[in-house]
Amino acid sequence: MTDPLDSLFSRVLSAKIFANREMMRPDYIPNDLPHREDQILKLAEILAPSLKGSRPSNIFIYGVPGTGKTAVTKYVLKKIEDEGRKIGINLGVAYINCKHDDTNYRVLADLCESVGERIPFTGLSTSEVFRRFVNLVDSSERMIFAVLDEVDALVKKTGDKALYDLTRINQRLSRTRISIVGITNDLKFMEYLDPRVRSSLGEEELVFPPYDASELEDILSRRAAVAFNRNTLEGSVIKLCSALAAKEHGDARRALDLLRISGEIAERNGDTKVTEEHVRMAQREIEKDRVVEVIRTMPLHSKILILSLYLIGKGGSKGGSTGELYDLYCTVAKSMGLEPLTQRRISDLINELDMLGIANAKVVSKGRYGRTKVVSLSISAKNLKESLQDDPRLESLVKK
DNA sequence: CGTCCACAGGAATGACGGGCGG
DNA sequence: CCGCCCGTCATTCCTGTGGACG
Repeated sequence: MTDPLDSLFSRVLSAKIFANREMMRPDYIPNDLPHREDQILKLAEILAPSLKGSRPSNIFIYGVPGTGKTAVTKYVLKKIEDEGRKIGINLGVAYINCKHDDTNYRVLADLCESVGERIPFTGLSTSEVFRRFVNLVDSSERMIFAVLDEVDALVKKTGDKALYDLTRINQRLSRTRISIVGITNDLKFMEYLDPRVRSSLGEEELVFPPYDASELEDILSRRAAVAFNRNTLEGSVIKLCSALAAKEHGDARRALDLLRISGEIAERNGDTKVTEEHVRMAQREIEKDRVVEVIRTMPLHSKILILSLYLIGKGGSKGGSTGELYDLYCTVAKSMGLEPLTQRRISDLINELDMLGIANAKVVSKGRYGRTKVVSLSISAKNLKESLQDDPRLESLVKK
């Protein structure tokens, strides 16, 4: 009768925090995007010629994460697609997330898929896929928008060849027109590009400024008004979420996540109102999930490296140089009966950890005592242990 | 002001497994 | 089933360099 699960279920069932949880999810595209009216209008203006059958300019969209770039693009393209259908124009939209598909090959494969052709996800040469795509697309008359989200990831990894090919693709097509919409978080991204690509890709540019705290607050309260039940949010909760997210470069996605998870925590606890305390718990939870998830999926040697990093930090405090770290890593690896990786490889792994925000690496020159990288852990020991503990190969080491 | 440490990080190359066409 | 090409991980070899010391 007093089964803890029963009481959990009944608490969850009777919880009345959310009216519509779906609307708080990060991939939900709302019908109104407050404070982005200018961008919507501008984007629509640029893309609208497609409705008259001519090719719109390629366009480049900048803005830090969570400024509504993806949402606005999807929203506008959907409207255009609808309109095109109404007046009988064949419009297609290929949305590609280059962070997820970060090789030339996968981008092309995705493009093919978006026009209805399955491509084996490996096995063919890249140029063969390109050739197939051209033939396929040109088989009927249409207009295609290729949306390359987070395109900086693609270019940093594989160079701008794919982009170059894409910008030239119209010359090889006789019936179909392709227009490229590039989206990036990296404001300096254009500098990496070949000038030819730069000029054809950046025919038009659109900048998404970050939201400020009051705009975030407005977005959150509008969304909360439909997603949450009445009187379930304590007065200052939305303000706090917006303030926290505004600190994170005005990231609206972050703000929405924070609010949603706060609601979920409140619901789990059987509380009837979301309080500031819930928000703070949510913030810790987000951080923890991120770290634990990232570390768990890492290869073994990276985990050993993290462990070594932790051990170094425990002794000194402010981290260690590459040399010290590498020595320690070798010791740990050998004690596990593993052949250590080369210093060169470890150097790459350190950079990877730095990028993921798990470690801080800074190049420091110590004069004639050499130049090195000082590396330190930037996550809490508690989260780290939790992440490493479920690896059976490391379990016993972590305990110490 | 030149030297020289202790690495950073680029280039080339190889091992390996997946998945295709034939 | 084979040979081929791919992406990924790793090694080897290498050149480059900021700045305290002398």
